[in-house]
Amino acid sequence: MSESSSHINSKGPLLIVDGHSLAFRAYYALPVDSFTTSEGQPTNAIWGFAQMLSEVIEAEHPTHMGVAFDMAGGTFRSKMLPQYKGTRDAAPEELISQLPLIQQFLTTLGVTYIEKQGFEGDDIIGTLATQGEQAGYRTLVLSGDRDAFQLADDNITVLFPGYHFRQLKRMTPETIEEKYHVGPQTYPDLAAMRGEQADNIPGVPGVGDAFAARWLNEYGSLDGIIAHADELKGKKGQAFRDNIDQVRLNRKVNALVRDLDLGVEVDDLTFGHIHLDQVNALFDKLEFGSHTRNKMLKGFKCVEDFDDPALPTEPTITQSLDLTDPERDECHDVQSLNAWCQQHLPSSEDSQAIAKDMPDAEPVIEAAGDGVKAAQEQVVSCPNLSGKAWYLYAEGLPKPGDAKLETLVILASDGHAIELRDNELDEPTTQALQAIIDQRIGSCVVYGYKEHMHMLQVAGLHLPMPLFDVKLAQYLVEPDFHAANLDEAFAHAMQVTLDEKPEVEQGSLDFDDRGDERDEGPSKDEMPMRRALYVKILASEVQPLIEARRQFNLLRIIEMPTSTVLNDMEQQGAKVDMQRLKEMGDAFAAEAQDAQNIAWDRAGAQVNLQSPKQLQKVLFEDMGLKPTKRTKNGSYSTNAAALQKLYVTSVDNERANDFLGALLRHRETNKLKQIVNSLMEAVNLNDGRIHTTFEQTVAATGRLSSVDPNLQNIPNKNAAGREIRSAFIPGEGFESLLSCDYSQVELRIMADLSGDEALIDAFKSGADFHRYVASMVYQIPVDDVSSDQRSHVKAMSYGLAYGLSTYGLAQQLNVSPAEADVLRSQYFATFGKVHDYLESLVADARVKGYTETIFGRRRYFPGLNSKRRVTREAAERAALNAPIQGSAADIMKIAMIKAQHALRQADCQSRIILQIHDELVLEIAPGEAEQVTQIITDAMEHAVQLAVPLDVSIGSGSDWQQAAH
DNA sequence: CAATCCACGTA
DNA sequence: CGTACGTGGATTGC
Repeated sequence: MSESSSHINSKGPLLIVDGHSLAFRAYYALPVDSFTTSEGQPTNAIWGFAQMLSEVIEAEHPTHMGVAFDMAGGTFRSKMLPQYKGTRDAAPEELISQLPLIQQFLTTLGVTYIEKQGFEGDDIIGTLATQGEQAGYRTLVLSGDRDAFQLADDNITVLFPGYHFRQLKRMTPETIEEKYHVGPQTYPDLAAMRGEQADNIPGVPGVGDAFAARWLNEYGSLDGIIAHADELKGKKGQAFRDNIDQVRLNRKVNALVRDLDLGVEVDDLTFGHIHLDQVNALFDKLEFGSHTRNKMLKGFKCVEDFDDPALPTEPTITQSLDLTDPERDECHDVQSLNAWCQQHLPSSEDSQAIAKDMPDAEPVIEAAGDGVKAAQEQVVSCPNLSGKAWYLYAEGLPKPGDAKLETLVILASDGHAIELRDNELDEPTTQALQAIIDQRIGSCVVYGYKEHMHMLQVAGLHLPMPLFDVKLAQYLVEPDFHAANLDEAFAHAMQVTLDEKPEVEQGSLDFDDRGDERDEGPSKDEMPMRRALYVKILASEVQPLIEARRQFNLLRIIEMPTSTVLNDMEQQGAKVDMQRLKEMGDAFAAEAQDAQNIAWDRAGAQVNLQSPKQLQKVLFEDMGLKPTKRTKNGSYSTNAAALQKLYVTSVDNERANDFLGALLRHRETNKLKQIVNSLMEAVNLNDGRIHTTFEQTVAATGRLSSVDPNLQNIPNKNAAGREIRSAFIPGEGFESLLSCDYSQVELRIMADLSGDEALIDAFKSGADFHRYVASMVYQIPVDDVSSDQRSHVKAMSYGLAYGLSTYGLAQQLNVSPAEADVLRSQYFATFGKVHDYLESLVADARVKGYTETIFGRRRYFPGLNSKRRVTREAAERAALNAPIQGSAADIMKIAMIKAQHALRQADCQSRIILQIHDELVLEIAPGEAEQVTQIITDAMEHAVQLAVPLDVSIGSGSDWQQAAH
């Protein structure tokens, strides 16, 4: 936040584009020869303009936008300065011919462009920026004309293309001051003396930026200098006195008009209504390929609601890439391997020096226990990886309990690489490799630390925590994007399709630049080495983004250590009682069979009870029942809620009633049968344990997920399902399971973040939380709270973090919407700050484009600007939920790291085996129950220090069900 | 055979 | 008309 007393605006950003100067810059940046249609129409300016605009929109998420253009014919400036060429009239025909096409492009995308006879685009920009400021917008001015610098202030930033056209510089009052040694208001004075080559305006001969700035700082302003003109010394002083009239004129000409009547309100400059058919027609005419089209529309897709959730919401830094294949070296014996590493990899000393500067998880996590702020203050810069790092890339099967290592690539930053196949990893080689890894882990970069631990482990290699995990880093930068593999991640970040040859364009290189092999593509044998290169390039793209967001501490202190915990959990797995599962599976199967028989009998046909389509026919056509709910596709829903309603209303129709009852029973037991079967299939035959995989880069909020099998959705709600948990038991050498879960974490986070005293008191009281809250909401003594009141308030509390509507609340509580509305207003009357906080979450997200957890985990919400109400409101609910769910996930990850560390310190054999979002399940070694309970309680309760205590409830038992409390 | 819908389990 | 996930079966479409 600036120290300036001026008001900082919050709306926007409003993006104002200098159409002419941008087209002009693009025209000269791109070779016109390579961008001309078969009919001879040049397109280089359009191409550069559109791409630049798309990138800026993607990066800045403007809510409003206007593009200003010059008009042909003179302006008030050309009347004052005869030699002044209105920028438009000075342009070559090949550029002029592209301007109408750029305007057409803007129109098809629903963007407003503005031109005014007798004025330049600059004046329109000055006016819009001024109006935007008054209307409370943060404003971005995208212009290649330095005259725009005078507009910069706390609310207005100028985006100025530097020497490399696509590299935009953010010109703020600070950066202008830094570069020119004068502020934005004084900048035109400086420019008047220096002159403007591009506009054909002569300045004072011999006087450049530096001298002009010196005089300005001495005399305050151009007027001041003119008043003391005779004091100016030397040749330059004389030159100034000789050219005072020219300078005065220059100053008049470079002043931007800021109060034109444009006939447009800034508030009206929304955009994003895309006429896709017109866009395509225009692009056809310009002969733009599909790759180019996607690129140019990408930014707009973030704004408009295209049905493509995979679209990135974040800018990607595109550097010029060196995609030459690595130099493949051969190392068939230990000696040459060691020699190679000595020659190409960073030295052990350098690696240790890097590691020494890295944040260490333990002390920071200790600090987190003393408050989140303390942990956040320990933000450490992410080192630039180029030149310092080396890359370890393994291919194989990372499945826990059944992993394989096939190929190992070591890639040096000098472009040399070696590749080792699994059959080359004999004992001495493995030992040598281990030494190489251990000595240089501080400069090692991987893609997927956890997966690499699994694969290396089967080869007898241990992988300590490397410098950087590109996979985790990319996830932090863009949590809504999920790549199935490295190739996809790479293609996404590079904005290319690997299967197709990318179009030749400035600043990017051909991926298959290898002469006659061009059409073949890389062979299968080449892929591991190629992918190692992808890791290197990806790292160089992602690292600056991590640094820019200051998320390196999140990566190093939370995500990467979490990987080590998860690795252990996955390797260990969870022991199940196979016999027990088999019995349950048979019982569920029998009951499902029984229910199906009854249903078939009543239906009079062998309907497939798992086919919604067939059920619809039986229920709503044959039996003539009245459908209640529709699915989103328009058909009638046959889900449990709908069936339940039909069931109670069909009491007088015995046949239908029986059918529905049997169907419901079949649904339930069949589901349980499926779950049990999938668990049995997942048991590893070597150790009788289930090794799930915890996905660390899938859930956009920061939670983990569990796959293959999913052990985070084992039934718990009703008794029959919960029974399945009794099949999870301690393995050999362990005596019990311990289940530890956070009570109401998300609500506690809301209490902390909102600072609501009433809610904080409720948690501090230590009483039955929901009962206590109900007594406050209904303003009655705690003992008078009825069970209905308690459950209603409880539902309300939990609904808060999901953006639950009163309608939804009413439906869940089976009360009228009016009653739900009363509950809501009473609740917010009691907890006003919670209400304000939740509102501010969404409002802030709309301005910033993203939400943030207490540890700086971000999630972006392009949908907040959607014109479609349903998507916009869905985005609002998600934006409301993300920082709350995400902060809870951060806290649990810290608790896991802390717990594992403490268990090791205490030399305990007990271990964490499962995480179910707010619950940890541990396998307890004989005699350790009491000690471990202490350790875990401490780790979870003191993961972070909030305004309210964190409460953990713990239970133990001889199986998971019994451990629950 | 892959993609999509529907349904349903968890926090 | 409640967020975040994963899985399985049926169906559809290539």
